Amino acid sequence: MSASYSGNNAAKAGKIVNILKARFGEIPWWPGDTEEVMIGAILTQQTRWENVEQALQLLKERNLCTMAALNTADIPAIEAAVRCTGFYRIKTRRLKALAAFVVETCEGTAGMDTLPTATLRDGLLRVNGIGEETADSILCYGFGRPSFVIDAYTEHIARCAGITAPRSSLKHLFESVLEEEKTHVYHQAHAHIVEYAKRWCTKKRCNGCRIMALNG
DNA sequence: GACCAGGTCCTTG
DNA sequence: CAAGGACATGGT
Repeated sequence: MSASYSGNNAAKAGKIVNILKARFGEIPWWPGDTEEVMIGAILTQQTRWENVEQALQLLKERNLCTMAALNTADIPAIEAAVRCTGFYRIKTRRLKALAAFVVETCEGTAGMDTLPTATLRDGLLRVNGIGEETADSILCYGFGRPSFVIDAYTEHIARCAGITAPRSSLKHLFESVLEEEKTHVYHQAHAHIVEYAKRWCTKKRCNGCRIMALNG
């Protein structure tokens, strides 16, 4: 059986995707409109999602859950709402930077919608505080673009599966095995990986390599 | 009390 | 370029 998953990296990536899809089926993942996803993408950096939900709720209650509002809001008001997500000072600065980019540079999310994915991605990456994972999360879940999200879990699972490619090429690798332009497939594939890794791969004990032994 | 959470930036060697 | 530190609250 080992021969069945000793092939090249793309074959292994494809197997991960198919096995986890068979195991989890359809699972809900990252709800919210475009602007809420953008905000959540920054707040979830190095933080549990449950804490992000609390902050999003506070932001909504205080009418701060839009780019326009964040762009003009007082720093302390934003900090108070996002404190429960940790790193609240730097995250407030990042939210401000993103809001300025959206409102001033793009003239709102409607303007961003018209940009090609590559252009939009480059723009997001230029915002201080937005790296590859945050940018791809925004593109994939906020704008419905097929831009696969590579996070620490994905890299970990890839290693467990024997994929030898460096992290920098994992995005391209997974995109090569996913149906083109099918955003929903991208959404679910990432969700499945996170769901599996969160449950079975901790620092203390890891069963990641067992993925490849499951039926897919 | 120690350790970790769906990263990113900045500084050093 | 790789490695190390800073950022900070909340849950186990």
